Amino acid sequence: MSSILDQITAQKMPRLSASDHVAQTLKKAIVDGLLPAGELLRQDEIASHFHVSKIPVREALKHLEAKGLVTFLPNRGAVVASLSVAEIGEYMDIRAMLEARAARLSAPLVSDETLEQARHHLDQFELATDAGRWGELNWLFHSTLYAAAGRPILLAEIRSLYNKVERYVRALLSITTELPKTLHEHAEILDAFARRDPDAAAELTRAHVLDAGASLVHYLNYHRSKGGNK
Amino acid sequence: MSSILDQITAQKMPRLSASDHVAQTLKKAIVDGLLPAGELLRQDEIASHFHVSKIPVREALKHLEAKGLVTFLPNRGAVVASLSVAEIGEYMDIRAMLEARAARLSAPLVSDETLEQARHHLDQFELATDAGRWGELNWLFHSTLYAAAGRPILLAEIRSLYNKVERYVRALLSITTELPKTLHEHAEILDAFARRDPDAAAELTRAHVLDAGASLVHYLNYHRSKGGNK
DNA sequence: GATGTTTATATCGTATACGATATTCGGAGC
DNA sequence: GCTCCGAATATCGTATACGATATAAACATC
Repeated sequence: MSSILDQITAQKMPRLSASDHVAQTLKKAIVDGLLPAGELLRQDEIASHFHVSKIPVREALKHLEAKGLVTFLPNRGAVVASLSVAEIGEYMDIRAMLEARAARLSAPLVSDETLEQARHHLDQFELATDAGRWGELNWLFHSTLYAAAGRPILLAEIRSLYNKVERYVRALLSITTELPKTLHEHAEILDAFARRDPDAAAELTRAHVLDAGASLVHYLNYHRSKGGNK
Repeated sequence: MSSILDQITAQKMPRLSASDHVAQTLKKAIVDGLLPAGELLRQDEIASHFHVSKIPVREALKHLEAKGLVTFLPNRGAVVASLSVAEIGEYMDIRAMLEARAARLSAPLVSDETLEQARHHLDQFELATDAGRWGELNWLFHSTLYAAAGRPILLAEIRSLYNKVERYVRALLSITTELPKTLHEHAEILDAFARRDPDAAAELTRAHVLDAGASLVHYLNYHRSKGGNK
């Protein structure tokens, strides 16, 4: 007896488990940099914030631990994961490889609609003013271009790497004057995709990511001498 | 007042939490292929097996879910993750990239001691007869060679990829006659490292992994027509 | 006999409760 | 005043308990 009511109430109600809801929200807060690295994540506090018990909170934290966003200190609880400069450099190096691969596979296959969509994300990117929006649009731009490769696992791995370094990238973007260079590189990448040129798309993408990584490492090496950030 | 007793009782007693112990053990069972893909992991059953409650079991499962070894079905519990042939192919493709990179960085830096150690693992590999030992020695051989790169994150990412596809690789090795080819490729790789040749080490390693991936995809495409393994 | 519906059972997902460990604070000794 | 030690407190990690959901079984209906 499926009535209209059923259709309304049942429209996509997967009823996310409490554990998954907490995990998603915490993940976003960490990736966005709202929770600083090293911050102690007190379970009771988080639990009462979400109006749940500690059990789903701990499950969420264990999930994020495996994803590399949280670190458990034995009998002392969980903290937001800290990355050393060397580790950030390694992640950016891997990102460069994977994104170059995705670009190479995708470039010959992109549709005109996809290009238009990517161009739209770029326009929005130029108009944006805060780091959070930049990060979001940056991901939309690149992932839109990679989609045509038809490689969901590769895309997921790239996204996982993004999640780990995103908060550091954002800190860099909002402080330094990396924007003009970024905009120029984005335009070049889009152009290579428009020409359906795999070599150019791959190499420009690789250089783009490696460049960001080098800037990041340089900046952090200079600014971390004082702060005890690992 | 550190006495001899302290040294004995305290020698590396980090007192692994119940959750971590369960996670480690389950992870090994899944990677080794002891638990078939799709197998339902009943929480009460696992809990009583480890003489703990469901709480640490669920935390362990959430951890393994984030690592890609377990999949949660809403309100139906956890199952051992299944990979489609396409997904396995993608993982092998990424492995090839990352391992080639590790080989390139490491080859010019390996010590004679490292080479001797790798050669020893190869000898043991030839003597081994079961898939479990092969997998172990295969990892030891390659990871030994990669260590000189000084890239712990890259190595960890490679290991993570190993964990996801290892059970499928083992199934292949124990059934087909891939051994001779594998042994030959291993010898060539070791030789390239002995010459400290980055290009050869990288390319041979890439081909070695891509080859294994292609064999795996070919074999599974043929043999999965019948079995409903996703 | 096949199909749909109700009841029983098993398993999941989470709240509560509690011992174990770490941290903080106050006082004793020097 | 500083260091060391012990009690009080806070937080973690896990066992127990229980409502919610899905699966299986029994039954009714056609």
